[in-house]
Formats: sequence, structure tokens, C-alpha cells
Amino acid sequence: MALEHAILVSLLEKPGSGYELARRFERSIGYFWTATHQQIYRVLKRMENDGWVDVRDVPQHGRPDKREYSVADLGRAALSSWLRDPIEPESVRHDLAVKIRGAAFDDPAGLIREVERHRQVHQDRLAHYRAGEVRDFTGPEADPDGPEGPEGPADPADPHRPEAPLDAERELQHVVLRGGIAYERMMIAWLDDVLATLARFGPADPRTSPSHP
Amino acid sequence: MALEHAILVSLLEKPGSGYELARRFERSIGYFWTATHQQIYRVLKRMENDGWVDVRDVPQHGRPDKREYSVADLGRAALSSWLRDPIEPESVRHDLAVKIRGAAFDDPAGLIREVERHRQVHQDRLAHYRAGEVRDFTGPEADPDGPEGPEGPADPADPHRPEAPLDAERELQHVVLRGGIAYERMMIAWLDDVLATLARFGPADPRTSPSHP
DNA sequence: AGGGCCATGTAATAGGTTACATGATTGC
DNA sequence: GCAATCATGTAACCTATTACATGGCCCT
Repeated sequence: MALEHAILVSLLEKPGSGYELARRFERSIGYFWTATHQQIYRVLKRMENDGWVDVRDVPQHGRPDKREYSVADLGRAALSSWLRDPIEPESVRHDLAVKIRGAAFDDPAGLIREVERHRQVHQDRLAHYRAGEVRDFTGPEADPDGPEGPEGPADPADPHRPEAPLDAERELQHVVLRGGIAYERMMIAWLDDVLATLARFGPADPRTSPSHP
Repeated sequence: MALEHAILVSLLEKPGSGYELARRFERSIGYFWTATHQQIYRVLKRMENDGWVDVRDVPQHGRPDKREYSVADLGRAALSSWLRDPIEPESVRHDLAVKIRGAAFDDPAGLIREVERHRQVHQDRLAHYRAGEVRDFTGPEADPDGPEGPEGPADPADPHRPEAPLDAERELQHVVLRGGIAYERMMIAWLDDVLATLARFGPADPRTSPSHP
């Protein structure tokens, strides 16, 4: 439903090819919206047919040509209209929670390894987010209109941009990133709670040491 | 992917009809896994064909008969096997985050209402979870907003009871519920952050004129 | 008389995943 | 020579959503 809108936002932040979009969906955007390259190419084609995006062939040396997409007026209008549409707060789908409740009927302690693995993934994501925050937003709390470093993530492609006292694009990217950080921290704390709970059942698994950084 | 497993867990917790399952997916299970009745009936039929569940016709007076499902041995084995399969920690799909980043190119302040609406939904869910916790899990866990640290809840059972029942089903339901509570608290705090950030931008973005088809 | 709940489904469509396919360049 | 990265796609399949459909009971 919203993949096309996620693509519009990404292309507004910076135009790019389907391949590049696919990469971004493994990085920044991908942390709150996933998509494979197959899906992206399919949707991009539809968006092109609908006049939401413009295409430009970019020849490259040593590499295949790429088709660089940018947002057209119709796409901007579509995004604008979607932003005005209220959406339902979605309930998350949480396989792991199903597993945890299911473990009551099988082997609770057998799930410890899996939960630890998940914990590690969230720990890694948190570290990655934090690194990105320090890199792009100069520390945990961004200081308003601080003189920026070499080059921020500001887009070079938006010609009609006034000198803004407050950079909305940057600030809003930051608040979304802070959401990711809060989410990962919550998950790590909760998974610790889960591990403590699981440890109270079944024959103790001698494999693991419960120490975590 | 895991709907059938969610159904198995729910049926193990208590046998029931497709309709009843659909209700549960609006309540307890539904908080971490959603499904409509259409989907449930379709999957139940497949599970019946595969011998994962047994069916029993239950005549009722004043109401239509219902087909009550319960988990068969094959279903139990399937669940057991799924529990042993590692799953990838899933990235959440977060429409609202897309909207927030998209708002930079339209009208940041125009999103405030929507974010407030979402905040209210999460507030309501939190209240609902907390009520359920107090009702079903004894312990009024005194500190609201307290850090949900690795030490977990004060064990309501006991320090000195040798034959403590340690009801896995109950404890694991509780830890999942605590996850829901932690999630909602995090969301509320983050949405406050989002609102504070959005409020720093004017009533309209000078780049776009929100006159619109 | 009408709305809401119980109870079960079918059909069409949209959205997403997996597997398959191609072909050039760079680096080991 | 082989693998990885860049770059774009097709086809088959599975999952999920939306709309449509039925019918009786209970309450106001």
C-alpha cells in the first residue's frame, strides 16, 4: 500500500535508480520499510506509467547504464494527498511473540538460543543507528542550526529551496532515527526480560553464559 | 507464514471455532498478529486437510452450530518443528515513519493531528494491556514509566515454596504482554518527541502550496 | 422494523516472496 | 578462472485484503 509512497519520499530525498533504491531499502529506509529489488522494479514501472516519476538514462563507464528516477509533479501530488489521508496505526506482526507463547507447549528453554540471537541482531542495529546518528546528526541531541560539517545528507537536486532556518528534511529524518533507536533499546530490554523468564523453565541449557555487554 | 502457527498456539491455549479465533485475533493474539476471519477460515481448512487439527461439530441452542477445532498430533509436531526453526528478526513496516519523513516535502505541521491520533490509539492500547495485566496476572507492578530492565518483574509467586507451580503458559503469556506494554510506552514517548519536532515548523511549508486537486 | 452479534464461507484483486535469468567489470 | 558488485528484469507462487453473500437469534 505504501511502498510507492516510501519510494517517492526516497526519491525526493535523492533521485536514483531502481538498484540504488533497493540498496537504500536495505539501509536507512529499510529499517522501517522493506522491499526487494523485484518489487521495486515492478512498482517503479507502474509509477512511471502513471506519470509519478521521470526517468533519465545515465550512461556510466565501466558499469551498466542506469535509469535514474526522480519525482514528477503528479508524484508529488500523490504523496501530498496520501499524507492527508489518515492511516490506521498498525499492529505489529511479531513471530517471536508467537514462538514465546508457543514454547509453553513444547520446550521453553529450547528457545533461549533463538531469543539470544534476536537480541544480538537488535544490539547490532542499535549500534548501527547510533553510529549513523553521531555521523549525520552530530551527537545524541542535535544542536539547532549548528554549522554543519563537510556535507550533510542534504540533497543536491532540489533547486527551489530557500535558505531554511530549520531544515525540515534533516530534523524529520533525525526524529525517525530516534524512533528506531528507542525501538531497539526497548526490544533489547524486553528480550532480557524474556530470557530471564525462559531461564526459569525446563532443564537449564548448559551451553550459554548469560552475560551480555 | 506463521498464521497457522499462531492458530496452533491459540488452539492449544483453548480449542475454539473459526469465529472465536477471529475474535481472539482482535484481542490478545491480535496485538502481535493480525488476521481477518476470511483468512482464518481458509487456513483452518488447509490445516484440517493436512491433519493438523481435529474438528468437532458443536450444536448450540439459539445460535448456529459451530465447528470447534483442536490441535491434533500432527499439528503439535508441526509447531514443535517450527519452534526449532530459526526465524529472521523482522523489520517493522512503519507507515507513519514514511509519512514523517515525507512531510518534510509537504507540510510538517499538517501531520500533527494524525500523530496525535496515533498517540491516542497507543495510549488506549496501553491502558487496555495494563488492565489485562492487573486482571490476569495479579501483580500491580507499581511503577508506571519505570525502566523495564533485565531484572524483570517482582516474582509474585514466592521465595520459599518448593512446589511452586511455575505455570509456563501463564508466565509466557505475561512476558509477551509485558512486551506489548513496553512497546506502547516507547511509542507514546516517541510520538511526543515527534510532536515536539513537528511543532517547530511553521503552519505551512513555503516550498509547496497545498492547493490541491 | 432495524441493528448488532453469531457463524460460515466465496471471489476478485492487490501485495509480497522466491526462483530464475542475463551480462559486463573489478579484484583475488 | 571465480566470485562479487552493478544493473535490470520475468514468472510462478503464496499471502493478505476487500467486497460480497447468507441466515437466524436477540434486543430495543
